[in-house]
Amino acid sequence: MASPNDDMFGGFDMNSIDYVLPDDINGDLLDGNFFFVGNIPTKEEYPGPFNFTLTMDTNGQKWVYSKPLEQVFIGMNKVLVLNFHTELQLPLDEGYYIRALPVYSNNEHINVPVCRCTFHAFEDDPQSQAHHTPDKCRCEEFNNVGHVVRAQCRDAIYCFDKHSGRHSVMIPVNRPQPGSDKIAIPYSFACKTSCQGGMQRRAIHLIFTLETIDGSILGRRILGIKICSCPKRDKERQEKDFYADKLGENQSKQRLPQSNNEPKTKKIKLEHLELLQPPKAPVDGDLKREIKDFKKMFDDFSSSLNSLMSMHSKMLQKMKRIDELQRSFTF
Amino acid sequence: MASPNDDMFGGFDMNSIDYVLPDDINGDLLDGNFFFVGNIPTKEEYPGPFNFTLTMDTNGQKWVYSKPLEQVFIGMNKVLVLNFHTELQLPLDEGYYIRALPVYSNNEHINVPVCRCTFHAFEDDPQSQAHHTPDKCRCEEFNNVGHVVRAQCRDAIYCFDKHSGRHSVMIPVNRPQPGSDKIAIPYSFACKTSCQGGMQRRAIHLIFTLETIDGSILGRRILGIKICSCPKRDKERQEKDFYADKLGENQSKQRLPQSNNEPKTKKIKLEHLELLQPPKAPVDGDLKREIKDFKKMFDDFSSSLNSLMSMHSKMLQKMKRIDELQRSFTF
Amino acid sequence: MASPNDDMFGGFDMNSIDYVLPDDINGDLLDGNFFFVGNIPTKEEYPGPFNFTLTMDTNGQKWVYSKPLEQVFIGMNKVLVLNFHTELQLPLDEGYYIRALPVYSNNEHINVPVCRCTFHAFEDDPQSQAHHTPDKCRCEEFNNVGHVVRAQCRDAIYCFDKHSGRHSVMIPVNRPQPGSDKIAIPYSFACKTSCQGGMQRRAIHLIFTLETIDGSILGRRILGIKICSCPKRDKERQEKDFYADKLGENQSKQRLPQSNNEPKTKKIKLEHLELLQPPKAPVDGDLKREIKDFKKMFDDFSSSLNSLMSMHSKMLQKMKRIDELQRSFTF
Amino acid sequence: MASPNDDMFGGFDMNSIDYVLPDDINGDLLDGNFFFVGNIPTKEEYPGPFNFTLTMDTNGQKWVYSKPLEQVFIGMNKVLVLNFHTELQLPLDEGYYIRALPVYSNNEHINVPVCRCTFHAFEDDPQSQAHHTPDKCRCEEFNNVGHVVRAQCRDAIYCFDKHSGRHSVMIPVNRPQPGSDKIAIPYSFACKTSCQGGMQRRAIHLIFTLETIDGSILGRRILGIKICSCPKRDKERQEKDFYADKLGENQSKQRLPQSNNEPKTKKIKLEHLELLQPPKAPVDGDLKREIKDFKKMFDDFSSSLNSLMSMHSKMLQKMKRIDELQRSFTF
DNA sequence: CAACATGTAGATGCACATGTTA
DNA sequence: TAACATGTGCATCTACATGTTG
Ligand SMILES: [Zn+2]
Ligand SMILES: [Zn+2]
Ligand SMILES: [Zn+2]
Ligand SMILES: [Zn+2]
Repeated sequence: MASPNDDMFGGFDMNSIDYVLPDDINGDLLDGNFFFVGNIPTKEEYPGPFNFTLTMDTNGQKWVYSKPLEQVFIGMNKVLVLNFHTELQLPLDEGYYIRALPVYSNNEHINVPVCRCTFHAFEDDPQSQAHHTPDKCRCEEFNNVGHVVRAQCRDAIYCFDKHSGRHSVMIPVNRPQPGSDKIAIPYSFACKTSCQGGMQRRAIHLIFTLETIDGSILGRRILGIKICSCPKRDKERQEKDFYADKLGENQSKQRLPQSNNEPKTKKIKLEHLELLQPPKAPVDGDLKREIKDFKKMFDDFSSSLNSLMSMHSKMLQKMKRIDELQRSFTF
Repeated sequence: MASPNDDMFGGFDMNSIDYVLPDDINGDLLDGNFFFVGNIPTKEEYPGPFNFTLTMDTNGQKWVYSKPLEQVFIGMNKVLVLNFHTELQLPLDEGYYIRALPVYSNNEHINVPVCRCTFHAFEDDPQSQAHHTPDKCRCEEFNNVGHVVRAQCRDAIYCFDKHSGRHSVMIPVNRPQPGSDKIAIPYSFACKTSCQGGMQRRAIHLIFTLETIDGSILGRRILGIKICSCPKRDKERQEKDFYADKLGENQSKQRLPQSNNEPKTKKIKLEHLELLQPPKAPVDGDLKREIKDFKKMFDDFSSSLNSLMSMHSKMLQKMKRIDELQRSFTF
Repeated sequence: MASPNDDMFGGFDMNSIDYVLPDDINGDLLDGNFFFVGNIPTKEEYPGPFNFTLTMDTNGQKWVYSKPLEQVFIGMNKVLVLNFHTELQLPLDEGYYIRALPVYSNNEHINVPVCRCTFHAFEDDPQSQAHHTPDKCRCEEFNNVGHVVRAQCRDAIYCFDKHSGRHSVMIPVNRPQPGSDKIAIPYSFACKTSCQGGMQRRAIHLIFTLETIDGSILGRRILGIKICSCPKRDKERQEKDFYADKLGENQSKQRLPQSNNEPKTKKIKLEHLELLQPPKAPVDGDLKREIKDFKKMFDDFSSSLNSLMSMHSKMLQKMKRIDELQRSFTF
Repeated sequence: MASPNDDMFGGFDMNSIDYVLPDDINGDLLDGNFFFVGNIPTKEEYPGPFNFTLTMDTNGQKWVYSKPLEQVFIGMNKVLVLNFHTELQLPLDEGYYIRALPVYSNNEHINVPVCRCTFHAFEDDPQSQAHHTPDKCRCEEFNNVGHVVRAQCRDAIYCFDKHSGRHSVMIPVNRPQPGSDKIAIPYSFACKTSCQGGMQRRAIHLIFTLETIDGSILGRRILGIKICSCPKRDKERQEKDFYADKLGENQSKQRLPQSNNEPKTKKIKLEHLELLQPPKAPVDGDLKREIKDFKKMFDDFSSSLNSLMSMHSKMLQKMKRIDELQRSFTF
């Protein structure tokens, strides 16, 4: 995870927080599109060959940034300007893009796409026409109804990946950059992290990737974000909790398995709409009802399968680790 | 508004709280259908010619009733059994009905129909097909998607008034009642009073009317209700506030509190309701094909799953073996 | 499920309870070994071509039988004599067997084999040598350590099915039967239904199948059983509950989906041994620990997969039903 | 037995309950190692030359302490932090340890070692390899399988005395203590007092001894403890019984109650303990192969699972489509 | 921004299930 | 067989998360 450091870009933007990480592993593995493990996007920072970095100006903003939590707190539909920068000049022969993709922070939900909630989506597309068929997205025709993350600029490209079902937004960076390759992108967010029938109080991270037109990934940066009504209050409370936790932790130095940048886990009620639907008697062998029932079963099954997948992906990691360990043994 | 009085139905049901009002004013004025003032239903109690009354058994229920507030507090989708009774025998030559209609308590919203929220409606009708055209309601085809108030019995009739845009539910009472005309109706509620994009924290009342088939109103009873997650807590708080207010009487500084239930003066007759009975029709060829396709996919999936299981069981064995081996080694 | 009727085998055994069912469906489907749906044995009664029946003498026994519950209550290691009978003479050219197989009553656990608990198994095989490898069972060498159901006769054959991991016991019936083919088998049970680390308070049924030597199934009978310390007390309590439930049910005639002979569901704590194991710090990249961790993850995954399978099998049923319904539609 | 006295460590920790006993009898008799009478450890308090004391903070803990019973009630695997203290500075030339040893309270069982139950031990060592030979203990290799009492700190030393067959845990206290020699040890307990095949509802006491490296005993403190599921309830009941008994004093008709803690008179020295440090050894070739195999299987499984997921996602689409179709039809 | 409204998750408590003792 | 011991499941409560109001 990024370790902010306020004074880089010497003399350039003193209030910018820097997210540059020391060159890390696994960058080389990723040269295709999203690097998915069963629909799970990577949340690893990756400066890449051009040292792709993310900074932000935290002064006088309407949002707040928590250093210890490495997280932005912002109101819905407010603008968050982020600065992206590459240390080395990008070759100009190609088109480059910065993609912003939201993912759930918690591993339990990381495999489900982050979408708008029914309530907010209803305003833009009351009849769910934009996503009538699951592998097709007509968001553009409906005010980008499905996109939580938006870029407030003309040249934003709203994307939908039909395999993962995820929405993201891309900004081209191929305009000539004077001096250093720095670009400021004004983002906004069209749902709260707490939206019922949407993110449902599940924390999210934003994944920013520097990509070529063909989807090759040249850098990746991660940023935690909470979209809520009282950013300041929530930031303060969470920081307080964070420090309290750290104190309690120090005492007995507990090893928490919280992999990735998964925050302290907390069970979330996934409003699977209590199906206490009126206990109707079997009116008559009604096909319709049966299909409906099956649909419910199938939905349950699917969510079960999802959690299975998440377990599986954890096993995959572990297996990798074991493999490494084992190889390194001398025998 | 109902004022409970514990000793009616002498020796009938000692745990029933009785809502009979001493014959009150203006009852005689109302002998026709609903009385609206620009889509505003009447919230006046009216025993009518048969002394129509509402009672309930408050013992050992999952909901709670606040006497001072004259309000029921209940969880979503929980059942509230209400007892209706007429002192005089209803003539048997006609059909009678008891209608339940929710209205906002506050005058500011009393003219807007009480509907389900986008979130909960989405479950039953993601494409808002049931209310595609404003003066038409196809709720019946969509699990009564728009109805907040439901009756958990077979013979419930779900109504929609196209002039007011209001949903209500009716129960026929024309079956011969032995002894007294008492009927117990199990209601449930498919949204919370706080539902975002629905009732939005606006208090509501239920209006129960005894009607003939042609819509003439023979009695009316009112009951405040709050559908929420913590009925007990909320009842207690609101009662506390209620008493606190009564003390400081003059400065009523509450937010948007539970009611302005003043009797309206001008009233208008409610349209006759369209009783949509779900017309049975044959399954469509398209659907049939889709189902067939799905079945095929499902079969494939199942066999795949089976082979997965067999792989899994082999893994289980292997894992056991590894475990043994590992344990037997000291390293 | 069997409907006991005390006076069959006219003059033969007046106290025998009869489990004959009117010839039922699906018998013809089963002519192989166990009829598994993803490791789920069938719990349907099937008299078969010889009208295979199960009776018992309920007088003066140390165990008790509850007619309404269709269940035997018996102490651990006590003997339960069951009488099996075929109406038609079995052809003598072949060997026949009666197999007794215990399964969990509740669908949630029906796919996991019924085994002895760690505590009781420990006495016979402290080092778990009998089931060192999962597809091999050396129970015979260890006092039949894994068998909950035992037959107290010399010619009992203790079986293990490596695919399902289930233990069962078979008795040959090929000795010449005078008059009617009746055989009395004395069973006993080596664990309680409540055994921690074994059945863990999960209700079970016994499945008795009449089989040929090659595993063809000629009849099947089902019997609920609870092995406990106070059979009488528990029977009485459960009957009381049963009747109380029936009363409450009649009132509002709720449609419970409790398929098969699954009793009223009750969540069971599957002592997955709270792994609050001392939060050890990562001493050093210890392969051993990693493997152990992986094992835990794998175990969780496996149990998840199991429940997935159970959901899947329910979906299978539903799909079948839909298919039938759909075919029967005229369009 | 400890008798709490609230005001020691004047001004030190007001919430700490202090267990210092006024120098009691026979303390001076014991200046060597454990004192056994045929494998019976001493349960006498002994402040020793440094006034060794035991205190605990009973505020806001997840466990409860009963003063009248002089006993802690705690859930399994929960942490109990105990504070040990010596009034006089320990000479720094030697290593000192605090040992925690559980013993049965009742004289009838005091001579049998307190061990983990078969059920809980099974998790860590299904084949009972750790205690294959009675005078050898390889607990360390099996997650300390035999130890009921554990210390949640890195430097815990798990001991086994082959003569008595008892497991205990020691914590070194030889690090320089600023000011007073106070040390807080977080203990946890890996079986319930009621565990079948283990403690089997037999009450236990913990014996804490301050020892030198060579086993000389410099102090001893005793604490009753019950590890159970409902600490609060059980504490209250036992206190009630305790007071009831005190009233009816004479007829002590309790079942197998919490203690006969009478001082034993004859004592014997405990053997020197073998401190098994887990010897690191290379991985075995067999294991390596198995892991490799498993990895392969797992990879296959994973890819299978992936394809399953893709099938599943197609089914999801189809299901959605069916749902739409079905909704749009009135049948 | 403070006070409040209201949903959620985890803790607590209670009634029951079930073994044990006498 | 009755009284008790003790684990379990569920109902309830409490603290908190988070939106809303003024
Ligand atoms: Zn939203
Ligand atoms: Zn709603
Ligand atoms: Zn057992
Ligand atoms: Zn145990």
